Amino acid sequence: MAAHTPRTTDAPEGPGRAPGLRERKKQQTRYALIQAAHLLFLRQGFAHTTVDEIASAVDVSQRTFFRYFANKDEVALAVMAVAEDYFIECLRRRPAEETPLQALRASIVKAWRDLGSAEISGPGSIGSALELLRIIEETPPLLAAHLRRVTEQERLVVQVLAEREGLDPAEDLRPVVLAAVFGSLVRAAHLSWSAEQEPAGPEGMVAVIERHFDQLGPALAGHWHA
Amino acid sequence: MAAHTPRTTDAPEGPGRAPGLRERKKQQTRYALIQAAHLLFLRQGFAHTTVDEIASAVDVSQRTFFRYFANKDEVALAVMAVAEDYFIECLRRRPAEETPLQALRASIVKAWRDLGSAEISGPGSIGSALELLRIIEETPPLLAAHLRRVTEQERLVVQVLAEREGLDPAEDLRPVVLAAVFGSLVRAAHLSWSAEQEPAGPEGMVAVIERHFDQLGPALAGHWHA
DNA sequence: CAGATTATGTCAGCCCCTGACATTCGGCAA
DNA sequence: TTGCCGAATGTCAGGGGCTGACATAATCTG
Repeated sequence: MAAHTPRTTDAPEGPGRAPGLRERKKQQTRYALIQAAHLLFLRQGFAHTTVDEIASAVDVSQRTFFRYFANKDEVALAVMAVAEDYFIECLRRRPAEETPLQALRASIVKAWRDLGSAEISGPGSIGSALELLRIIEETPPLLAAHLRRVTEQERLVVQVLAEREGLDPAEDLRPVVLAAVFGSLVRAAHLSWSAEQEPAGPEGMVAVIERHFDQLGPALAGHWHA
Repeated sequence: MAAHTPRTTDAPEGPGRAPGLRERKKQQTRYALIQAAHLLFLRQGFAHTTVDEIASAVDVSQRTFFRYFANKDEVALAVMAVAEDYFIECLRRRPAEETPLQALRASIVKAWRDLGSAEISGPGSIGSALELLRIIEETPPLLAAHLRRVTEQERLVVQVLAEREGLDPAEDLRPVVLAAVFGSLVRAAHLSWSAEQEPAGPEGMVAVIERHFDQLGPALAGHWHA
């Protein structure tokens, strides 16, 4: 029951069959909670929204809310989680000929683009994700929780990279270092993006990310000067 | 009154004179709170230590605790703050001939070394900082708060770098990107360090950091393979 | 030694979050 | 259909983080 992010694939998973009424209802209330929370956060801010408000907006008890989400942060970050999962998916599919760095860059760009065009998941529309990102950057405790999640995502990236290149991350630091660099680059891009007064859509985000990647070489190069 | 990290310099600052009794007492209780908290966190863990415990260990009311620290996290991160300030100090003093990346690397290494030999500040001994780092990495909410602080530190780094090289961070992304990369590198090192079963002292930390920096080039290079 | 400032204590209260227990509802087979 | 089992929900009580308001006690200033 516990808040597992739904896979994007619709294919029957393992021994599971068509989801029964119970399962459908659970997804439904989960989505409803996310949407209600999202709406309230947008209107009155994260801090000024109580869990009781969210719960009663969906007509469930506060206790039930906490059975779906471990804490108030989680419901806010749930939308982002979908995007993050999709990114990992993309990375896994990347051709082996690509450089690790190339693969990462291509994956993040593709992820944002795909999420931008097709509405991949239910309440996790691209607009939601972008709006959320703004709220997150502006809300210290949310930002903190988000950053923690990101670092966990990085562990996954390390694994995928190591697997891809066939080496042991305990021995070779390269996957760890690259994942760290990549993560920080993306975060810097998010920050730039959310600082823009007229926040462009997914394409704007892609542009910002590309700009940051392009500066990676120059930033590490010798002296800068004017 | 509000929890400003004491400068490492003892020289009279600005129009201020010798600190009166009030000021000294405040520093005293502040330090006492940090130490008591640190001890309790180490013994019983962060989550199982209540603010009331910390406060009554120093014989002040809970309310007073919250006048010194905005929240429970802050008292745990206070020790780290001293180290971080010192790092910025080091970076500022770096000779202009060094490459930005070199300056960053040299500063972080020097900061750990200096904190290791001299006991720079009161309760912020190097041992405390290292112990704290372990607790932080193991305690999700603390880690989250720490990461947020780190990103704010990065803003400072961006500023110093931009100033150093004489360019506007709003125009040129290089300071932003480099600061981000640097931050993530250091964090990856912290993670590696705290994952070691036999945590070495400051020198061990320096060694881990150097190892990670050395892998920056290789990680970004083309293909890896075995 | 007043009188102005400032730190501290006390109290009440909101909100986040959790364990325990009762109740209701969906799934399933006789 | 009926009846049972397990899962989801509701209700209640309570701990702990954190804040505003106000009173008290300490320091500082002239």
